[in-house]
Amino acid sequence: MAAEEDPGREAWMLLIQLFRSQRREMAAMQTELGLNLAQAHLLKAIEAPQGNPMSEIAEALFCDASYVTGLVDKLEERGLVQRLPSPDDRRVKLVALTEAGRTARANFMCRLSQPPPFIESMSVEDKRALCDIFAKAAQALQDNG
Amino acid sequence: MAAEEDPGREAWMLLIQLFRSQRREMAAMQTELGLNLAQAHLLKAIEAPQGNPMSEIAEALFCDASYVTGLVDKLEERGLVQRLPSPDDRRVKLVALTEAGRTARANFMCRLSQPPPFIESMSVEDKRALCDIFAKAAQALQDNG
DNA sequence: TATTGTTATACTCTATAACTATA
DNA sequence: TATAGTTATAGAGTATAACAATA
Repeated sequence: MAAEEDPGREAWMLLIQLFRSQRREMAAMQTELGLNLAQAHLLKAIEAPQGNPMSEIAEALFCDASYVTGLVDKLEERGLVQRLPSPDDRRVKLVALTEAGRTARANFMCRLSQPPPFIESMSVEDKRALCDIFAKAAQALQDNG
Repeated sequence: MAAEEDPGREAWMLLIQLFRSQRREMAAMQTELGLNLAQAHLLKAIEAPQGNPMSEIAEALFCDASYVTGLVDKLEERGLVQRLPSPDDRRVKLVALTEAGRTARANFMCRLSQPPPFIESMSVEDKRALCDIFAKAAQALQDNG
């Protein structure tokens, strides 16, 4: 089936293209924040006040645990997170936000969520529709693992 | 303004997350095809039968011309494209599909456009809505440069 | 023996700067 | 002098494999 006949295929192809068109702006923003997307996502993924295990974070980030080590190293150097021992299992390390991290996170998220022109210029109805559809999809993703 | 109050911001954050969730599958697909996203996009960007200039392709791919050199090198080695001299300007090289390239492109596009589960599992109404909204956005992108 | 996190390492994607040929 | 494409190179993002500590 050709992409033009299947709305799922066509939507996916368009999405890839739209996303790709933002590569440079995304890179510039990451430089500006001194934070790459993975690190931003990591900050967002820390939900428990006492911190989350590295392995849990790797899963939330859809990446390998070995990569998380490096990400946490850099965030720890900047004083945004800290590694804490888990009371339950001495192998596990919990990654928790510091006070500075909590403050910084809000600012990062504000900058990061600034939508690119291809979204910004949509009608508010389209933005809402997009938002609803994506929210459902993200929920399904979380439910199905 | 927080992301939860602005559908544009929220849609963008969800989109980043959904896209990110497909990183591994996308990588696997690229390995399977022996083609990265940039190369696939390049193949798609060749529209004129006599080929398109490298600089034009770089623009279509949102990347630097120096990177296009390498992409074309690899595609040429595989016999999918060829560099042709431009009749107008001896500095310019036109990148054209070979016969094999034309055949291969259709197959690549078929595989590439296979939507990920987060799209596949949507209702057909949502897929159509997504498709319409993205098509408008892509059109605007093309119009505004 | 299995699992958590780390280290060492290597590979891919991509840009920047310097260069060649042509305009 | 300016432009199209190439080369050399460097940096970022990420995975794999081997390892140490703990379970």
